[in-house]
This record gives sequence, C-alpha cells and structure tokens, in this order.
Amino acid sequence: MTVRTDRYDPEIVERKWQEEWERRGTNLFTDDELRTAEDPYYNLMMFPYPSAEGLHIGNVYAYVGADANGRYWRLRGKDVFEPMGFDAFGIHAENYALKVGTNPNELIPQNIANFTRQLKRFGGMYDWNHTVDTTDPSYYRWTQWVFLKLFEGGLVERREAPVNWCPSCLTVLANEQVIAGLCERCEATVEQRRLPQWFFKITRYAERLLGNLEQIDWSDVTKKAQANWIGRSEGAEVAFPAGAGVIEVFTTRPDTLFGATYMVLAPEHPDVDRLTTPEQRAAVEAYRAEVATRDLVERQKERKDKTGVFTGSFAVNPTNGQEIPVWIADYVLMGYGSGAIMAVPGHDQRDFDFATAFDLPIVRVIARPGDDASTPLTEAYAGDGVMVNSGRFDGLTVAEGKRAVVEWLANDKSAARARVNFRLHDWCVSRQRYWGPPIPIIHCDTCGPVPVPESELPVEHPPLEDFQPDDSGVSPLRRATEWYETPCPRCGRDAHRETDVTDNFLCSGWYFLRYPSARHDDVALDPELTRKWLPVDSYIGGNEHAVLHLMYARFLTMALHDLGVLDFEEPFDRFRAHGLLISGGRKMSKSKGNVVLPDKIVARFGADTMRLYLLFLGPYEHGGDWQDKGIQGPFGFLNRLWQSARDAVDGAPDPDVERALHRTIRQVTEQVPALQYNTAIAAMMEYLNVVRADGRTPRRSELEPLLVLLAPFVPHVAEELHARFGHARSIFDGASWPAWDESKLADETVEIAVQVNGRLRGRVSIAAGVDEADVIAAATANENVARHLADKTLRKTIVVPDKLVNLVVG
RNA sequence: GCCUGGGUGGCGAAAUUGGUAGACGCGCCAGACUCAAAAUCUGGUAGGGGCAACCCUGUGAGAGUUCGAGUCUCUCCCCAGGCACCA
Repeated sequence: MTVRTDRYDPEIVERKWQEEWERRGTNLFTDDELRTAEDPYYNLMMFPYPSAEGLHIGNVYAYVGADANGRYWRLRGKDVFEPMGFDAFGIHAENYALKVGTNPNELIPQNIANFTRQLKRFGGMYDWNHTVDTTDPSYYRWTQWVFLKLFEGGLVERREAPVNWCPSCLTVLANEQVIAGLCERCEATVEQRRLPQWFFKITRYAERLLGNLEQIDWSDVTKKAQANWIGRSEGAEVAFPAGAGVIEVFTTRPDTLFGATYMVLAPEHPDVDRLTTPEQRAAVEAYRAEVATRDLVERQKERKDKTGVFTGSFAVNPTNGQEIPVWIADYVLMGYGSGAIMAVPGHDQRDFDFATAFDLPIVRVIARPGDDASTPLTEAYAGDGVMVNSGRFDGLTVAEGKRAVVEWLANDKSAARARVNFRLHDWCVSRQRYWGPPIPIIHCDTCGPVPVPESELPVEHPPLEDFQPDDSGVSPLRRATEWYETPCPRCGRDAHRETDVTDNFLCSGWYFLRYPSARHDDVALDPELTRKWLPVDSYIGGNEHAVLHLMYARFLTMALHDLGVLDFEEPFDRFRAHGLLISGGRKMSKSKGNVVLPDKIVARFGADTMRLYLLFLGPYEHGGDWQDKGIQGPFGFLNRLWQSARDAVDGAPDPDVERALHRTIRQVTEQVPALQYNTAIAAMMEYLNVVRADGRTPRRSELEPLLVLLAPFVPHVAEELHARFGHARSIFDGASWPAWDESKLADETVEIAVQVNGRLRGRVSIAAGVDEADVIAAATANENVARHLADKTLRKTIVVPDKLVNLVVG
C-alpha cells in the first residue's frame, strides 16, 4: 500500500469528480437508455423558480435529501432517473423584472445559468440531457396543449364569477393563493371582484382526490392538509318555500331542522332582490353597500359581533310549516354551499350569537341526558343527544334523526335530498399578466371561444416593451395589437386572441410528465417513455405546496388519465415532505441576518460537508436547526475518514470492527430509504470511531464498505477514496451495496442490566444466549445487587434475553 | 374552535417501539503537542450528594396500567404547522 501524505482538500476533489462525471456522462441517459432501462426508478424533486438571488439553502436541503435517495437506489442497482428543470414563468419573476427594470426574457436565462452552476457544484446527480424550462416555447407549447386537452374534455369553463383580485399584483388569484384573506405572494389584502375568468373544473374530482389519498404513500401531514382543503361534508340540501320560489340551503344537521327559526342569505345572494320588501329595501341596500366595502380580513375580525338586516320576507320551515323571517348577514358566505343557511340558534353557536343580537327565537331540538325539551339554552349545544320538540321524530338520536328527517322530507314533500358538499372550489387559471403562457383560445363573435389548432402551438407571447399590469382587469398582452387581432380558425372572420395567461401552477402541474420526453419536440408525452417511467417513484419537496402544486398535479394527472392520455391516475407513488430548515433557532430572514448562503458554505467546507451536515442536523422530515459551528462535526469526520483511508493497511477486518461494520450496514440500509438520514450518518460516525479506536491502524477492508454506505451523502469523497483504493470504475457503477450477515451481528458476550424492583443496581457481563438460571445466578452474584437483595425474599424474576434481569423482592 | 405534528442535557438530537434515558455531533472543561495561537489528538461532560464504592432526582404537569413507562391510557399546559363565521 502506498502511503500518501496529502490532506483532504474538498475543492480539488470535488472539481475533479464533477468534471469527470460530466466527461463520462455518468448521470446522463440517452433516449435509448431511457427506453431500455431494466429497473427504472424515477427520483423527482420539486424544480426551483430560478430567482436572481440563487439557490436558497432551503432548496439545497430539499435537493441533497432527494439526491441522497436517488444515489442510494442507484447503488442498490436501480436505473435512477433524476432530472432537474426550471419553473421560470410567473408573477415572482415578472415582479422582479419590473422592479429592476428589465425584461424577464433577458433575466431568466442568466438566473438559470447561475442555478445550473450551483446545482452542479452541490453534487446533484442530475440528468441534464432531460431538463425543462417552463418559459421555453418548446415546453409551454405543451402546457397550452394540456389546456386544450382539458378544454376538449369539457373540464375548462369561462364564466363570470366572484374572484380574488390582488390590488398589488393586479391580477386574479386562485383560492389556494389566498392565505387568510391576503395574497400569498405580496400579502396585500385580496378584494372580491366579479370578472369573467377561466376555470378548471377540479371540483368534479373532489371525491376522487380525497378518496385516493388512502391508497397513496404520502407524508401524513400532506394528506391531512389536502383532505382539509377538499373539506368534504355530508348532509342534505333542503328547500324552504319563500315567496314565489324556494331558498335552497345545505345543512350537515338535518336532525335540527325543527329548530330552524330564521334563515340567512349571503348579502351577495341572487335571491336577495326578489325577497326584499319595499319597506326594507333601503336598509338592505345600505347593508349590502357597507359589506361590499369591507374586505374578507375585516369580516373575519368582526366574527363575534354579528351584523345583518331583515329582508321583510318570510320562508316556510318545511318540517313544521312555521313562517320564519329571512335575513341577510355577512356571516353567511356566498362561496360555500348555496350561499344561504337555515339558522338553528339552539345548536349552532354562530346562529345563537346572531339570534341573541337580533332577539330571534331560540328553540331546543336536541336534549342531552338529563335535559328535557324545556331546559333553557345559554349557548348553542352542538353535541350528541336525542331529538325533542321535533314532532314524530322525538326520541331519535342525532345520527338516526339525520337520516329519518331527510328521508321524510324527500319522500313526502320533495323538499330535501342527501348531499355531499365540498369546500374545494374550481381552479381559476387565468391571470391578467404578461409572464406566462397565453391561453390558447381565440374569441370569435360568431363561433365563440375557439381553441387554437394544435398545429399552431405554441401561441408565443409577443415581445412587449411595456408589460406593466394595470387595474383594468385586462392583461398587458392586449397592448400587442398585431398579435391580438387574428382570424377565427373556424370561420376565418375577424377575431381576437384571449389575452390572459395561465396560472404558473399549470406549468408546474405537469412538468414531471414531460421530463422523460423532454427531447421529443413532436409530441408532449412519448407513450413508451411515459409508460416506462411514470408514475414517479419518489417525490420529495416542501409541504408548502400541499394544497397548491401537489393538488393541481394530482388533478391534472387524473384528468389526463380520463382523457386517455395517461394510463395511471396518481402521479407520485411516494411523496415525502421534508421539514423546515431554520437557522440559530429562528426562521431565516435577511433582517435577522441569519441567512445561510450555500455558495459560501461550499467555498469554505466543500459540497460533501454541506450535504452531510444538512442531513445530519435532524430528522429529514422534521427539519433542522443550522448552527454555523455544527458543520465542524461532519467536516472533521470527513478529514478523519480521509486520513484513515490514506493510512489503511491490507488485511482482514478485526472481529470487533467487523461486528460493528455489519451493524452499521444493517442500520444504514434500513434507514436511508426511510429518509432517516441523521441516524444513518450518526451510525457511520460511530463506526469510524470504532475503526480508529485507541489509535489503531485501519484496515482497507474495514473502510471499503463504509465508502459505499457514505456515497449517497458525500459522493465526491467516496468516489475519490474508492479510486485511490484502486478501482477504475465509478463507485456508483462498479461498487455493490454491502450486505450484512446476521450471524456477524451478535456479540459473544453481552452486558446484562440487573434491576432490583425495577431499579438498576448493577451490570454483569455474560456469554450471549445462556439460560435463565445462569443469568439469575450471575446477577445475584453481583456485589451491589446482592446488597439490595439481603434480608429480602425473591418473589419473581423477569429475564429479557441478553439484555436485562429484573429481580422482584418484598 | 377543528385537524396534524411536537415538548428529552448548555445546544441539534438518539432510544431496536414496553426493557440499561441522553447514541452521534456541537459547545464547554482538563490534558498532550506548540515560544505562542490555530489546527489536531486524548480524557471528561444530565442535575444533586459522597474521599470512594455508591445513593437520590430526572424525558412539559398531574394521575393510572405494569415487575418495569420517554414509549401505553386518561386529564391538563405550552410550542409549531394546516384549515377557519365552511352551515
């Protein structure tokens, strides 16, 4: 063995191997290789928006965790496809371009070049042969194609509807982009506007989007967030006769129908005009005007103080024929159910507050044990009980009553039917902005909205000097007159293009489908490649996209499945949300000065150390706290590893070391695919400590398997030391993942904990596997144990083989 | 309010799922090397008591089950995230 005297220099090692991998095409697939791969594994991570600032350490955290997974499976012999791309359309890029006064067309390519440099420098195993850039016409051509597929399938609709308008971004937003009444991007208070917009009918898929959650292997947090967002409620639709028509309401508590003492419509409800009496008109109009000036954020603040106005009209409670007044109030939302409710103040706290404020009758219709029909209510009672004051239904439980009342109303009065309601809204996909794929539709006075023929895709967005959005609700693309005016593809008459662009989440909603086909310009999705590689085997990303990207991606996949494009309906077999990376105990922010810059870390310690530290910080799915000093641990570890390999001598492993090795192999093999990186790394550190214990000289055979175990985390060092041990091929191609041998795991002697009455009193060393009597004999022979046994009677002994003895005395 | 996670040394965290609490790492303390510092190496490090062998206390709080509880059950407190006048 040659003795080398060099020190670990990450800069040199990493440059060398990055160049080498590129030269050899180590991570690249040819089209042919993609088609013939024997054991495909599609390892996906969320592609970044290429910001001007470069990769955020949070992105890096996501990527190195996902890359470790990909490299692990490659070492296990799979053909791992790990592509990367850029999500470069959208308001974020456009706003930044406006701020610095350039065109995103110029800005984005620079940012992408910088991101690519960083991604390569951090040692990701990306297949740069199969990349996507959502702003490239060769990509968004097919984004438009997806739009048209859904359009043809009847899943797209243009309609005038109350939509979320961000007065700062000057565009509409999807429901998912409004967080507590604020724009998720700029935190401006979102207004409600009535505008014609394009919608994807995601609500048609609500039941499937919810139901499939049970079958997919996803992080629990993510599934819960989606279920929450879809918001399924079982109940009934009930018609209350009112004036010449009826008011439809949705209720989850049909058992309380007898207690409905008034009704409330949302102020924007279309029936308000019809139901308002002349005497009440002035008051109703005043109230509606006042509500219109208040935004959603204010409406939420005033939750406790209920406001509202009587319309002057009455409706009939179909259960008991009573006339009940119809009010309007802003605590009823137009956007949920039918925008009208039956108010049951006895059993709904909001209705109770309203009834109290306006002196409306409160009737008990559910009694809990101990109450009777006349027990007064001091607050709404929403719990279980039996029905009272409900005629023939008295005595039924809540659950029985729900069914019975609906059945009765449905059969005898045609006034009700069981119904499931969802919180999920249709996805508003149109944006009145510049930096996105134009919606491929042409408006013709004769033919209506006509899809642009597939052969004419992409509809490229026209170059615009002035792409500043305005408050008109019309996209800046309207200013490109020559582009705007175009003949109708159907009848040839003068027509004009749709000027809205699509939501950025449409670009990112299908990119993973495109990667394998990225080199094919003639087709969106090559059928053979799609069948081979999709659905995605592993997807790792942040949970902030639980109800945005991940919901849309599932919807689009389901829709394309139903349209015959795909033969699967769930896009990601496994999804794992990584945790949040914080710094010094707090969220990273520029103002707090605790932002971690990956380029600086790499320059100082190298990519391997950064990767190792990021994954060692804490459980990957919980996140971790970056502490600047902590990185010294992994850095020191790699230095010791380097020295150990440099000084290693030939020879069989020492038996004690070999035992530790087999345990380490087992632990790493089990924990890496479960993303338990922090403990797997700890195990390898512990193992190296054993290898180097008491200054002993390591054997090469003790280190070679360790290099393979480490390769997913520190690919450059592993590759270099593997080569220095004389291997010509890359560790990722030539080395096989070590196997552990069960027979080599067990110690010959074990240390048994001896408890007396459950308290630890001593430890004894004993040969493994001896029988109980001998264990007890050894235990009682222990001096300290014997002292605790003196003068006592042994009543019971519990023996856990090779681990513990508990002597119960009295 | 509802739904998820969490709460363990000075800090980030482990704990084979009911069996020796604190692995691994940071920090800190002491020592070696050095004119010195850095780096590196060695040892120590939950708290309290004791010269020591040892003893007591200890996983957010309180109760329970058990030979034995960080782990299971019940009640409560706190932190983070999701949803939220959703009928």
